[in-house]
Amino acid sequence: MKKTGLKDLPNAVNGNVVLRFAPNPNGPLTLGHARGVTINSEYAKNYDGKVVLRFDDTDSKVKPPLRDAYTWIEEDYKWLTGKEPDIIVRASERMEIYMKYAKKMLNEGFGYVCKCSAENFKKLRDNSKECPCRMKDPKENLSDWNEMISGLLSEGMAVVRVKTDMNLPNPALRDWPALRIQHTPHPMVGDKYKVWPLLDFQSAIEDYEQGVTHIIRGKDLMDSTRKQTLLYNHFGWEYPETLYWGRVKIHEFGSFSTSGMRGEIENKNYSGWDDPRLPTLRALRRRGFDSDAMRDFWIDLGLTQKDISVSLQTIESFNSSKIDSKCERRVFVRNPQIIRLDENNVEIERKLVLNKHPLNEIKGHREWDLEDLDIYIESTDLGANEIRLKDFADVEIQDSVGIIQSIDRTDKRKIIHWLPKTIAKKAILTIPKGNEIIIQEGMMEDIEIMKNSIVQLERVGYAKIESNNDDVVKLLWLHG
RNA sequence: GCUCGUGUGGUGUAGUUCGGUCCAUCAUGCCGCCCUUUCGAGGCGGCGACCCGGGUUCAAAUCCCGGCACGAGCACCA
Repeated sequence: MKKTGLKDLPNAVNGNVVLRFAPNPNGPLTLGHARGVTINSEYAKNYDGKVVLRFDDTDSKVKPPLRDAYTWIEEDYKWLTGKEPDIIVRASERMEIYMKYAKKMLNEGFGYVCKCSAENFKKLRDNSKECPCRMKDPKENLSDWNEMISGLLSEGMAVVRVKTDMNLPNPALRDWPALRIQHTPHPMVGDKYKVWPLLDFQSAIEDYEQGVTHIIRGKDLMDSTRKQTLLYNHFGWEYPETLYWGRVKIHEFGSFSTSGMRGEIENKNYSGWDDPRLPTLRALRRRGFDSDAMRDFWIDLGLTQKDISVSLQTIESFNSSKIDSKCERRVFVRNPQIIRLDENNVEIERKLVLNKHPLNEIKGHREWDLEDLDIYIESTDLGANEIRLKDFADVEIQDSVGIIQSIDRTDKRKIIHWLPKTIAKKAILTIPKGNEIIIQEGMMEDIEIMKNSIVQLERVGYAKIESNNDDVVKLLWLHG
């Protein structure tokens, strides 16, 4: 008995579930982010809950936020889920809250300002030794804190730590850092703050503030859960239910990082964030991927901790089943060769009426005029002598002449697509392949070519019509 | 090294909590067939897996022990 959709969320109360999706706004969303958006929004839908879109923009130095990315991410989120997030928060706008809790931590003695160097502290930590700063009383910590936030101390000179236990078996959890000094101006709030929280602190506080009930995150963040649980214990809060997913690799896309792409785009190696070779949602959307298909794909993968590697083909297959009934058929003949048809005393129709969709899922027809008997076929189809022109007739090819043998199909010969010269228009198909762009020129059926629509080029594959002017149709490859 | 996690066909996934209904689900892939309407749409059929070794049991993908493999964290990144 196969369950459809996602497994139940542990301890979830219908109508009382709060989830969150927390990207770093340093670029638009990628295919990988789509998993987080999909899983969280799907659970919210199933439990009549809410999703918080939270921008974790607390690092202006290593991963500087991009002003435009906030809007891009909201657009991408909306495209994929079909709705706005229930709540949107920006960490950089909520600094006062984090500062308040930091101060409280210092006041109540479960946090301290540590002035040890990073290397020094690591040495002590790895030997389960406490650092001298740990002994300070709240008063001294508060005065050090004031030095930090006033800008008196420069970067690297001090950090606020959460007191845990130096004998914890996992060294990563011992007195972990919560806030650090950062003087690089923030693109959204400038140089107003000299101290910024680290992910584990900011995220923990914000989850509490937003009443998050379920956190779904990568398993690389398992230690974050443990660290944050320790902090929650100090504050007397109850930590949310936490679920994890493993890493996903898509065969066809190498290892792209958002910051890597950003650099490549700035260096003009890609035309922009929607360059069809890129794994961004905007690129995929531009090519014609359907948002529901993408959601179906991620829901089908489900939520497991396994590190997986999947093929784009799987997503494409989901996409085909979603879009096929909406895609009209058209002919596109690559590397066209002219063939002159010879009626050979066979009585033929001078007007062919073809369905827009083979199963007639899209009503309507395309009418082909056959007054002129010059037609195009693909040069690679020239090899066989006897072929069948799809939806028309069996022909024998001899020296660029196609001798019509029969209107009815008489044998199992290859069926090829073709196009009367009179209704052919020049077209260029752009195919992103790995890091390459392949250009295929040919002739396309010049019937109702509508910009931005996706058509199935018979025997070729799906493509999006990107533009159509007087001389040429520009097509962008989707998939086979 | 320390800490944590994961191992079901080519790729994913269901089943593992409470052992039998599992000679293991579904999708994708591959192969083949059908369709005078696509080699690439659609329909139909086929191929193919429980990491290894012990143990418990009438019975193990499921429980126990021991290996092995892979991955992640150990940042004043997110």
